Amino acid sequence: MVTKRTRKRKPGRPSKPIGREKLLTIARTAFAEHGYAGTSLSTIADAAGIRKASLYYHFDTKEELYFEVLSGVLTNMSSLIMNAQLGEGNFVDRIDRLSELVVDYFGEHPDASRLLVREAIGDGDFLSGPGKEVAQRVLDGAAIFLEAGMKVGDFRKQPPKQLAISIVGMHLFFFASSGMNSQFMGEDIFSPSILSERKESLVAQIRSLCVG
Amino acid sequence: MVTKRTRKRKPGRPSKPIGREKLLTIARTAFAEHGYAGTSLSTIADAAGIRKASLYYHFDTKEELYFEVLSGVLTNMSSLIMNAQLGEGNFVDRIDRLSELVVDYFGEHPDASRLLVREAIGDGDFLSGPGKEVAQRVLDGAAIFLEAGMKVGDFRKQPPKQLAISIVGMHLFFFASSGMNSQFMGEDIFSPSILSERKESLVAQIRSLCVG
DNA sequence: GTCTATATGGCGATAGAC
DNA sequence: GTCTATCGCCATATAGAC
Repeated sequence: MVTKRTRKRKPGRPSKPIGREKLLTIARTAFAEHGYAGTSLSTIADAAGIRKASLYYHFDTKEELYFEVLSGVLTNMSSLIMNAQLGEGNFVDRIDRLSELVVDYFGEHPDASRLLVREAIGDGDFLSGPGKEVAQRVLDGAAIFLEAGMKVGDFRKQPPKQLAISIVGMHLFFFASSGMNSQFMGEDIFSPSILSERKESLVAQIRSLCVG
Repeated sequence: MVTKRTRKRKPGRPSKPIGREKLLTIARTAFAEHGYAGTSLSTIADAAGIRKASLYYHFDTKEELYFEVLSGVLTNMSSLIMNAQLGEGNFVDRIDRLSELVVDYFGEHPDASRLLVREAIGDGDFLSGPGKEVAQRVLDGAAIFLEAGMKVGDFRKQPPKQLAISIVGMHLFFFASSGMNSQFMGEDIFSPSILSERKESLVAQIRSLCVG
């Protein structure tokens, strides 16, 4: 290979290199919590235990770091949704399974829903830029899936895109507004009990939305 | 009165005073589009045709201006919802009417949903500060309304707060993500045709969510 | 890979003239 | 009520030592 990934460090100073992945994780949380404009590189550097300038060794600009964070999130979501849609069974079983998978995913990745909602409302420039086609593919795929379910009679006939947007909104809003909703529910929405209640409720809600 | 609201201007310079309401409208759009952190007072001042420093005659701080904008939006939403819930008719008719009212409102006020979603995900400090009680009252009121509908058998029995959050998410996400959704729908979602399609679809969706 | 030091610019906010 | 001028701070980003 051309670039030699030197395994052993030189005897010099760089004794505790911080992984690029760790930086992305820290940045993901920061961007999710305060948005792109509201997050400074100092915040991220502090959380990582390095100086702000050191970030520029790993990423050329703040926007590149942000885009890389969002690319990861969108890729995960995309493959999750695509896989679930391709399973066996009738459309009702498939939408149930998809609902459960998405709730599980957002429950285990508290930053994801917030980042996606921020992008959806136009806070960052990823979905309107590099992530545009992937986002379109996911949404179009959802609409096609729902329409197919209507064609075979498993789902009630209705505008598929309207249905798709509503379902996405139900999924995202619950987790993205975690602070407000935790206050409303009287308990942290990421607690196991609320999470399982949400899963059961949402599966039933989305099913009646599609079928009823 | 003590402060004399001099109707006739002195012959001096201030020939075109900009109304406080106009400033709030401009600020509302700016905050909705770029968020609190992403909006600079220069932007607002430019849009208003005055200098940045002149804003401080009307508002003490950037946060005060922002809070005033959000206070207006939340007050409107609150009274809209409270009034609709108190109407006559069974619960199905009432939830239908409420759905229509909300779609109409967001359709006529493109900034509102975005501002509310931004606050819900913790971008600004209004809902977690001055607007906390109002927000709680609205959400609690919604849950109580839905629970009452279940008690009399108009609505299917289910966790009322889970239902409330889902409905709010459906309403907000469609309008707040106007750019992405317009691209997805292939037409501006604020166009009359999409707006009426959304109203019809969402009314049916929310009804089957509550009843089905 | 991380550091210090620095360049450059925009931000919120204030003072005081008109 | 709006202006010009300015202050102090923090932002992104760069240069170069170690």
